[in-house]
Amino acid sequence: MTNLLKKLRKKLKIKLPKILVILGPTASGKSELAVKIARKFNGEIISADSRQVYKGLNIGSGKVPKDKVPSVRCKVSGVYYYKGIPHHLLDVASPKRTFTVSQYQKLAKKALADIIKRNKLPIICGGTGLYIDALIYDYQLPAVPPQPKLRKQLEKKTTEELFKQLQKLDPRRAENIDHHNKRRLIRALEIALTTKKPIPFLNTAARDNAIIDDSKIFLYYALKLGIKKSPEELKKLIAARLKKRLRQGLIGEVKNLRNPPVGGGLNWKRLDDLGLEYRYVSRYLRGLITKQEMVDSILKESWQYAKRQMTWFKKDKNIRWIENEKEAYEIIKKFLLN
RNA sequence: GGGUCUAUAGUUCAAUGGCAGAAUUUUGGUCUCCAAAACCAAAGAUCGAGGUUCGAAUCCUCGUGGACCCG
Repeated sequence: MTNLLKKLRKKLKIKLPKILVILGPTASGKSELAVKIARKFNGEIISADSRQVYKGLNIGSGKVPKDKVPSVRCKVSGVYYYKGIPHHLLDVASPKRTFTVSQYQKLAKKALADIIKRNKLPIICGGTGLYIDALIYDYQLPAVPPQPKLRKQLEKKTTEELFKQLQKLDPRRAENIDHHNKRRLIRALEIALTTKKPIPFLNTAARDNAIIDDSKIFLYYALKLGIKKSPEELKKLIAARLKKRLRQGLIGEVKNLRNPPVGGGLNWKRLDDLGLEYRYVSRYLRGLITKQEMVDSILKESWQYAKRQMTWFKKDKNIRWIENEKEAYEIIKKFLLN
């Protein structure tokens, strides 16, 4: 959004839609806080979680449970309800296939526009920083589905070869990419080979709170709230949560993903790729590690994951870090009044 | 009690008597689509005391800890 647009907006006194973002490291209590806020401020939730998009990944991904009786209050068809609050972007993909940010963005944009149209408060809630940013900063992502055959071919080449090929096809992408990172090089080439043109420029308008959907531009105000936890607290929360998940039947869930009552299940490699709980429970089920090793690995890797999340969030200076619910409510009230 | 083997980074393992190195952990970081993934960087060690040697993680002696065998 340019200065001109900003001035125009002030002159016309247009009321812009407001968007709330709840983020934080894993196990910090995002989902429960988001639901409380949604009930208090008439909101709907858009999940921003790269694992909760998959059907069947419930206990291990920390998905909120689905209401048994659908809410009468709100009626949005085909949407997941928890405590009467619509949750968008849960259970939107099969775990058999890789889901990408591009797909996430497309679906989430639609949900966001819908919620605004219904005059409700959109609450984006999740720990996948890339998904949040792709949505609210309107990353320009051409829709290129994963192509396993192409990937297998590219896998045989060295990172150096891949990098040189990318330099030829899309010099601009090659400039920024980490040329040791094979996985990213392969994905970049997959996109370049499919679209046959360089990646689009960043939509600079998006940095100023504008999203272009169906060639229509809409402006918004966003408030980002981060849940602050000390390392000690977070470690305790992660451990308590794993205990709870095991009690809830985490191991059974993974068994079921591998061997569902009907149809084919996921292969071991796919379960490994899903990470954390899914990776180590499946390794335990294969007899590669003991139960104790499984628990230790999940705790260790969850902590490492939480730190990676914080590394991402630290860059964003617009996040307001909160220590409790009350603080959150007060900030939100002010934000909604202005 | 006698004998054999063994001791290197938090952990698992390398290093002809000649610059102690890797994996992992830990800490920090990267990021426009596999992101719970992938990648980068930094920090971190020769069990102790003597001896042989120009030079010892490496050879010798003693001590200490551990593993195993015999009684």
